[in-house]
Amino acid sequence: MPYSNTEENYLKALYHLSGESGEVSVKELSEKLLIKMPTVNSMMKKLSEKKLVHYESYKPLRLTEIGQQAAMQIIRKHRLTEIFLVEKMGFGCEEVHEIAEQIEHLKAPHFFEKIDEILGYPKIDPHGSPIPDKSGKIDIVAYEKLSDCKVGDRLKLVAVIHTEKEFLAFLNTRKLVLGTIITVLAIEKFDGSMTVSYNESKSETFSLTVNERLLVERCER
Amino acid sequence: MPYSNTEENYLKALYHLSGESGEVSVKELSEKLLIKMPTVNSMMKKLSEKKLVHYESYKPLRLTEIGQQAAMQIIRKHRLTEIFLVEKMGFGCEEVHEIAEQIEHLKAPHFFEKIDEILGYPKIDPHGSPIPDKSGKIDIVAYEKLSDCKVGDRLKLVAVIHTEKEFLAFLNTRKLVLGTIITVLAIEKFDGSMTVSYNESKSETFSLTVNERLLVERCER
DNA sequence: GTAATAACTTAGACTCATCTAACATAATTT
DNA sequence: AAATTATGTTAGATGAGTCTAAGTTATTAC
Repeated sequence: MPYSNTEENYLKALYHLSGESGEVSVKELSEKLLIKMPTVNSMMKKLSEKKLVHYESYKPLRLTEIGQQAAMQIIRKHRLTEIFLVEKMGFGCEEVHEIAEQIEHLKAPHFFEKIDEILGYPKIDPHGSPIPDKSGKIDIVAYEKLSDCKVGDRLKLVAVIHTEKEFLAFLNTRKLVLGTIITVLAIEKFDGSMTVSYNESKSETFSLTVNERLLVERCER
Repeated sequence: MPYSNTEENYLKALYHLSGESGEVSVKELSEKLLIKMPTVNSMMKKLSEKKLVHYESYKPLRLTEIGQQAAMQIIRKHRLTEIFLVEKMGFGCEEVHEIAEQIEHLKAPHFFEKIDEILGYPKIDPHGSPIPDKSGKIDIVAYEKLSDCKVGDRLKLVAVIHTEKEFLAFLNTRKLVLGTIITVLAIEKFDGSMTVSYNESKSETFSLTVNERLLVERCER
C-alpha cells in the first residue's frame, strides 16, 4: 500500500494526462516523465498487477478507481505543500513547484495533516486548483472562465488554469494576483482578446489563451 | 556532488559513530543502519572511491575531510528541520525525528536556507546539539557533562546527547526539560550515579549513562 | 489495399542497493 | 602459541528502475 516515489510519479502523470476520456498513451506518458517507452511499458504492467492501471497490449492506458484515488492523494499532498510553502514560509509561487515535487513523496501522513490543519483545510490552491480531501474526492467548484464573460462584467480572479512558470511570470508582470477585481471593457470578437481594467483603472489587453486560463467569480453590485 | 539518500545515510551514521578517534567499525555501522556487513563493506569501497571515507581492508573506517563536511551538511539540514517542525509547525519533540530523517534528503538548498532564515540562524537545536553552519563548521560550545560535576554544583540543563526516542521518553517521565536548574546532592563513586534535585526540591537518582548525556552550564551564585 | 510511418512490445543489458553463503583475517581465550 | 570466536571480505544472486536494439501491431498515406 505504500507506493515508491517512482510509482507515485507515474500515477500523478497518468492523472494529469487523463482528459475527458481518461485515456493516456504510452507515448504521452513517456514524454511527460522523460522516460523511454519500454520502461513506461513495463511499469504499466507492474501497476496493472497492482490494480492501479487498466493495461491491455496496444490499448490506451486508464487509471483504475484505486489508481485514481492514489493519484489524488499525491496531488493533495503536492497542493497542500505548495500553499504551505507560499503562505507560511514566504516562497514565491514560481519556485514552489519543484520543492513540492519532492515533499509530496514523504512517507509521513502526520506531516500533511499538520499542514492541512495549519492552513485551515483549504479546498483550493494558490493557482486555484482544487485540493482533493483525504478520501481523494474533490469539491468541484465550477468557476467561470474570463473568456466566457461579457463587456461590463465585474469579476474577481479566483484561480488560474495550467500553472507553468511562463504563465505565472506573465501574470506577475501584469500585477495580476488572485483576488484582483477585473472589469471587462471590451472584447474583440475575431480573436477573443479582451481589454480589461483592474488595480485603479490600469488597462490591459489579454489574448484568448490567457482569458481561458483565468477563472473568475461574478462580483455582486 | 549530489549524493544519494543512501549515501547520505551512511555518511550521517559514520559521523554519529565517530568518537574521539574518529574510527568506526564495519560492524557498528552495520548495526546502526540495520544493513548487513557485506553491503556496508561494498558501500565503504564506493565511498572510498568518492574520497568520502578512508578505507583499507581490515582497518577501521574514517571519514575524510570531505566526508565529514558532507555529513555535517546533512546533520545541519536535519537539525534545522527538527527545530522548524517543533517551533513553527507545532509538532512534539518526539515525533519530529522521523520526519526530519526524510526531509533532510530533499535536494532543495533554497528550502533549508529559508528554514534557517525563518528560525533566525540558530546555532543549537532543541536537544542542545550544535548546528553546523553552511560551510559545515560548528560553533563548538564545550558544554560540561553532568557526570563531570561535583556535589553542591548548581547547573542549568542546556542540551542532551544521543537523542533516541527512549531517552527522550525517559527525560519526559522525569519532567526534565531544557533549562531546568539542577543541584547535585550526592554522587556514588562506585557507579557514577548521582542524586540531584530540581523543580522545587524533587529528588531523583540518575545512572552514569544518563549523566553523561546531560550537558549543563554552571549557574553563577 | 498495400506501403510507409508511428506507436507499442519484447529481449536483454546495466546500475544501485540490498541479500546469503562461504571464506579470510584479527582478536581472544586458554 | 593453538584453538576458538568475532569481525571483515569475496562471490554471486535479487529486485527496482532504467536503457538500447530489434521486433510487432496499428495507423496513415497513397
